[in-house]
Amino acid sequence: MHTDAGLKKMLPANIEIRDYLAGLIKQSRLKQNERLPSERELVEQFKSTRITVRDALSKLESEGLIYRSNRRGWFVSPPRLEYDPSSRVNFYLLAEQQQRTPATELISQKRIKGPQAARTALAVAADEKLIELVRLRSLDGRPVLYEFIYLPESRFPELMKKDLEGSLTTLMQRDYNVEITHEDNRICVSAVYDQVADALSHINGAPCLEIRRIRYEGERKAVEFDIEHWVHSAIELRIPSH
Amino acid sequence: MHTDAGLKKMLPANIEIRDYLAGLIKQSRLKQNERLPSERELVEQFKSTRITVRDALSKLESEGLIYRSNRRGWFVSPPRLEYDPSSRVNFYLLAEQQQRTPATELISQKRIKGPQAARTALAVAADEKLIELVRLRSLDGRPVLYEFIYLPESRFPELMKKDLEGSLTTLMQRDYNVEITHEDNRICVSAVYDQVADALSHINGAPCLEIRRIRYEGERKAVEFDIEHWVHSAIELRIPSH
DNA sequence: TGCGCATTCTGGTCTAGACCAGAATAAGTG
DNA sequence: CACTTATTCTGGTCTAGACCAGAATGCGCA
Repeated sequence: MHTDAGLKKMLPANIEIRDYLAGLIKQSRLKQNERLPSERELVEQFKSTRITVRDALSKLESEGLIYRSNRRGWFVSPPRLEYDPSSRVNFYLLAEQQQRTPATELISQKRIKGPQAARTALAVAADEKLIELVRLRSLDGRPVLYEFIYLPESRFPELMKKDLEGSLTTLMQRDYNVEITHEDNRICVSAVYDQVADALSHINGAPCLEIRRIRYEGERKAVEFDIEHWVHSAIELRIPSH
Repeated sequence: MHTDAGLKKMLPANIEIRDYLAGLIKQSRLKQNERLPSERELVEQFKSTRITVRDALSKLESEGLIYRSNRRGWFVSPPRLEYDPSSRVNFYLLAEQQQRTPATELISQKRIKGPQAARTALAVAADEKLIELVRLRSLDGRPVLYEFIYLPESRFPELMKKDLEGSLTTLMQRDYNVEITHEDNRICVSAVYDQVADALSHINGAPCLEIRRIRYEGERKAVEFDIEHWVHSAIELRIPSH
């Protein structure tokens, strides 16, 4: 970067690049889901280096203004999906209420022992197996959520034969007569790795919003344990309280 | 990094370094709030470069396993504070319930017009001023929360003469007879800049957990608007629902 | 002993390249 | 035209340094 001879407070180059791109986005000179100039073009434009350019981009990513698609480029984030985890509105309805096109892909379904966290949450017997569902959910073609769902097999016989790409809540209610009475959500910022990162088109170690949830029918009977990994720029949680 | 001659799947160097440090932390070979080896020591140890080492460190930071203290080093994160924004438990009590030592510093207090978001949320008249409080809150000496609080001046006369480092909820209740009936929380992952980043000992653009909150007395009367910037590794939200 | 100053150490920022793997596209082929 | 293949373009990872500013520390002096 050129020196400013002290006219203005000298900003680090990565901040100047960030501010420039943030400006383009705020003025809608770059529209939602539009690709940003490539890193090498930005290097050229700012007479800088890829390290510095990528620094700026990763700041914008942290803010949620842009997102990456692995080896394809950087894109302007559309508005966040507003999501109230305590409401019983399912993903499809939620997306459509906000004029978005939802999609779900069932990645895998297994009968397994499952992770200790799930077994503890569901308070299953030592020999009981869990059903694990892994699903990838998208908005307007962009993957935004990778989720692991654990269910006690005993409560949901024949589950694996059913359609598992739609609303689980509906299915549980209709076919198993489950009425969720309350749930416990834990929310934190975490990071994605390996198959989760790949599926979300992120790099290993990219930050995400993680939601762990236990759903109960009746006072103490846990029937579902979820771990959700959200592309953080895709979501804003809304928690009303009374 | 040495090559593995295909014996195991070859991991990128930054992931190997991450895994090594994550291992030390999980085995408690590095204890909470302990400083990690300096970046240059890690470069030495892994025969790598600072770029790669910092890549690994920033992944660990995203996960919340470590946090940084500006130009002092990287430290192992203590357990996250469990925080239920809908409960009326104040920061002091919350911290002490979890065996942590809380502290609050009042950064500034002003009568100002305030940002548009605050004015809209509080639905104040065009000529009315807001009181802005800026506070930094710490746990065990580590800054974890930088918050902006906006209050309509008309509802809280003489507020600026009071002690503003303690629980605002208590003060509002005691001195102004405010009874909060409900609130609206919005939670997203964002980034910190400038004075917020400085105060939290972070770099510009580091990710944070952002909570925006409107508090109401009575059905529609908003009396408080907050923006909280949490060091993300310091907090886990807990949202029970009924 | 206590204070101020110089030194050392830390992360923060940056340069100027390199090679790789996967995605997208253009070109060639049947 | 449809399909395959080669090329180009993208970000992902990495090397080997550099200089800077702020934090911590050690030392000398009062």
